[in-house]
Order: sequence, then C-alpha cells, then structure tokens
Amino acid sequence: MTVSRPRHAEQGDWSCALPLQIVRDVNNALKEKSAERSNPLKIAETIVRRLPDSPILGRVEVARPGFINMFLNPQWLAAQTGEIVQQGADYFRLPLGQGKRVQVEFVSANPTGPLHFGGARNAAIGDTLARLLENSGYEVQREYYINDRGNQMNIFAETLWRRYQQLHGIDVEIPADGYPGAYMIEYARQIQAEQGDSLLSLSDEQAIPRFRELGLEVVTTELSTDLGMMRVYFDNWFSEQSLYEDGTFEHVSTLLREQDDLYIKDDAVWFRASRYLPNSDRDEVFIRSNGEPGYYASDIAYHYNKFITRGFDWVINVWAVDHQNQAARMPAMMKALGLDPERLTIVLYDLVTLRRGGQEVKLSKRSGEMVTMREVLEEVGADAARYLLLSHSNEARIDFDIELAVAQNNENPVYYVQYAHARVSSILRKAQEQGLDWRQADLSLLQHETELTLLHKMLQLPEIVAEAVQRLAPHLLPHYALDLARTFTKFYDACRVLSSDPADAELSRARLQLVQATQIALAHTLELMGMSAPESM
RNA sequence: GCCCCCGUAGCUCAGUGGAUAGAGCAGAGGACUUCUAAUCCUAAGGUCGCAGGUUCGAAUCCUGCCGGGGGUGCCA
Repeated sequence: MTVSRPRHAEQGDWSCALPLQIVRDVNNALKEKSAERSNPLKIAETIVRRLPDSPILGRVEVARPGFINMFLNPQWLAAQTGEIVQQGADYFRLPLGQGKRVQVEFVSANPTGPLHFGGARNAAIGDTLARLLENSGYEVQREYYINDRGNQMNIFAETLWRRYQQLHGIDVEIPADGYPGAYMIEYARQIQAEQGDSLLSLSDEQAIPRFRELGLEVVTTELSTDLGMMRVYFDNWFSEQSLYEDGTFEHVSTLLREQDDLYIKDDAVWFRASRYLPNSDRDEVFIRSNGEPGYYASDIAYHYNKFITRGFDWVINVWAVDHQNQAARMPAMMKALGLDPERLTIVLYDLVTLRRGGQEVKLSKRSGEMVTMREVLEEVGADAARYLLLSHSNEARIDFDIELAVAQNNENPVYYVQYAHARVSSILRKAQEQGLDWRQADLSLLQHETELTLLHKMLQLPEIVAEAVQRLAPHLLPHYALDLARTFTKFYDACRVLSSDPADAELSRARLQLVQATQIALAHTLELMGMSAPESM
C-alpha cells in the first residue's frame, strides 16, 4: 500500500488510492462468495472506519472516486517544532544505509590539464550524492580515479618536456598531437622553479617518464585546489598505474583466462563480454594489438580492487553521458568477477553548454580557448555554481549562463534561498540581542496557516532526501530548497515574530522556536548541496 | 542502420501510474512608518512533440513516427 502527497491542500497532507487499486480483487473475492459487489467508495469507508487512533493523524476523509485523504493533527504538527529544535539536523536524517560502505567515484578527469567547466557538474553531482548518502547512514568514501597511464599521458609528458626546454631557450616544437594550451607553459614554469635547469641534460627517453611524474604532481595539486574552490574534497586519489604495479591486473588476467573469458583475435586479446550479456554478441578488447591493455582491462582490474580488495558494498561511478556505451558493458565485467551487477551503479549526466549572455563558449581541452572550472568559479562563486548545476535532472542538458549565475537579483534563485536563511538568522540574532529566552514555549499557539504549512514543508525534507538517495537524483534538493525558502518567506510576510507588546510574548516565543527550526532545516538543506548558509546578506 | 537521453507555460525547468499538470524568471496589475523589499499579493499564460495501445485512471508504462543531442569493437 502506498500513500502519496496530493497536489492540492484540500486533498489532505497524505492521500491513499488503495480502494481504487484493490476494488477488482475485492469484487472477485465477493463474487466467489456470491456476495454483493462493492465499489471504491465503500471500500474507502470501510478502511477509514477501521483506522486505529493515532496522535499523528487528524481528520480523515473519503473522496470520489475512492481516495482516502488524511490530514495531520495540527497539534502534533505544531509540536514537531520542539522536536526539530531539540534534535537539530538529526531530526531530518534517516538511517537508510545502516552502515553500508559505499564509494562514490567522480570527476576522474584525465590528469592532463585543468578541469573544464563540464567537470564542475560531475563534481557537484558526485559530491552531493556523497553528502546525501552520508546523511542517510551510509559510510561514504569519495574517490578520484587518476588515469595516469596510457598514450594521452605520454603525449602530455612530451609536451611538458618540450615546454620546459623552450623555457630554457632550446628550439624545439611541441608534438603535433600534443597539448597546445598555455597552461602547459605554466606547468613547465612550476617545474622550472623547483628543478631549475637540472633536467635539461636528460635524453628524451629519460625525460618523458620524469616529466610524466612531475607533471602528474603539478596537475593533481591543481585539480585538488580547484575542486576545493567548489568545496569538493576527495578521501582517496586512486592511481590507475598502481593496478599494474601491485599485481592486480596480472591477477585479474589470470582469473579471466582460467574462466575462459579471454581469447585472441586479430593480434588482440578479447574479453568474452557477450557470454554475460543476454542481448549482446559483442566482445571487448582486453589487450590491444600493440600489447597495451585497453581501458576496459583497467576497468576490470579497478573494480576488482574496489569490490574484492577493498570490499565496498556499493559503488557509484559518476560519468558523463558520452560514456554511456562503457556504462552498458559494466554488468558483464561484474558478472565475470562473480559480483552482483546491482552493486555497481553508473550515474550518467548530460553535458553543460556554457554561455555568456547567450553566446556559447566551447569547452574543449585540446583547443587553447577553453574555459576552465576555476575561471567560472572565480566569477560566479561555488554557491551559485553548485545550485545551478544541481537544479537540473542528471539526464537533462544544461545551458549555464554565466551572466545569469552572477546576477545578484531575483532572476537568481540561489540568492532567494540564501536570503531566507539570512533573514531567519537575523530574527534570531535580534531576539538574542533583546535578551529573549524562547527555550520554553507553548507550541500549540502555532495555528496560523502559514505556520503549519511551513512545518509541513520541513517534515518533507527526510522524504526528499530518501527519494534523492533512492533515485540518485540530487536535483530534488535545489527545488525543495526553493520551496522551503518560499514557504518561510510567506510565513514571514504574514506573521510577526518579534513584538514590543508584552501580550504577544507567548506567541513570540513559539514563533521563535519555529524560526529556529526553519534555520536548522534550511541550513541542513544548503549543507546537503554543499552551499554556504549566510547569517546575513 | 542499431542503442541511449531529451521534447511540458514566452524563457529555464520540476513532475517517472492518481484527483483541477506545478515552480522560478520575463510580461500585466497591486502592496514598503518592515523582524533584511534580494520581499509579498492578484490575475493571465499549456492540443504535456504527434498517433495508436495498456489501465478504473497516462505527462508518466508499451508500440510507431517527428525533432534535438549523444554513443556505436583496439582513445578514455
């Protein structure tokens, strides 16, 4: 049996369509007994008559064509104010995870340059999912997977080496397929600052591995700093290369070979993915004909490490939609490793197009004119970036307009939400300055429609979090935040909290508790999104 | 060709089997001796891409089509 929240207030706080859903079965059963047929309204009335008494439940109504509409007891609702104030943000936390160990792997962009702005969406989604899970009783690890091996890294290292040589006046060209961006010169300068000209004597064969190492250090430091600007921090930076150094790759290869999952065709080693996927006859390259393991080989070794070596119960990978094909073949890998594919969830999100007042800005890393995440963050700030990137469902594309994001006016919902928190804080601050003490209050005085609506809205927060976790849909948060802020502002508009009239003192104390509860709920929601909760604006 | 995602108000988007499809912004009209007007109130605005189907009930599920984007065996 399910209950849902109806759209219209007169249809109750909770509604149940059970009578409509079961009327057929009921009538079939009655027919067997040759009894008179029933109908949804009758069934609803029967259910309502038998509902047990509950302090939570107020009146219950039957509505055509067979809904049961339930209203919360306003007294109980008002009393929740005190519960929220007492328990703080814990009031809104549900123990969904029960200590399950979950890893969220996100961003994981190639370490060959600064993050472009598309990476910011990945960061926002991944980090917010991690926050949602942490707040729902999961033990969460945030991981960045560093693709520190393979061809792109070599080209990166060679470009860096040439830039370093150029800085010392040596006439060399960067490779034709190299990284032309100016940031590569900046990286070379950093290496020059640390190493001076001591590396100039190296041969190309010596220099490239060395510059791989040095370059990786420079880039990952920069990535970490830039992501920090967005309040995104990783518990672990995992090296792809390490899978080949610690024997994981060898071990997994042996395992698959023993299972007869590998075969040779066209000088390459193939993984028999097709035997694990019922509707596919497609296998995957495991080791390329040039002897290098393909990325799928790394993926298998990596996930062996995640599940078997490190024992995560659940792993979530946040990938851009252009990896959809890769995502589709992950279940084959899981089955080959003897793991339940359900334990791995790939969250796919669509791309971000960046605009500046309608004009599209390209985000390519290989072209020199890219817009980095850092540049955008410096301009719009982490709060606006996170809010706007989160407010669309993962599958939807985003047009991110920088001019709109920085607009400090009512076109921008970011500030509306934060402004509500600032207002709440301002009232509490003022009350404190007046020496008021609202720890004891008669909460049954909270009877105004806007007061009860506000409470009701706060009670929805755990449901929103639960749904966001269940669907891995962080976009529910900004929509809820706006809704909560709006509900508060309507209360603020209708109900005076502080009053100089002593006759209002009791009501004022109750309302101060309500305001404090709102502060807790708003701050918690902002916290889940990784946004700041300003005390004043 | 095949696979995945999207198509909802003028714009940006929620709504993933329930009742009268909702917000924000823009546009129209109104409200400031205020606990912060970065605000509030009112009205207006929709063939939910199109056509079938399943269901008591479909924006939501199924099929086909149209439009946009992405993917499509040795880059990741």
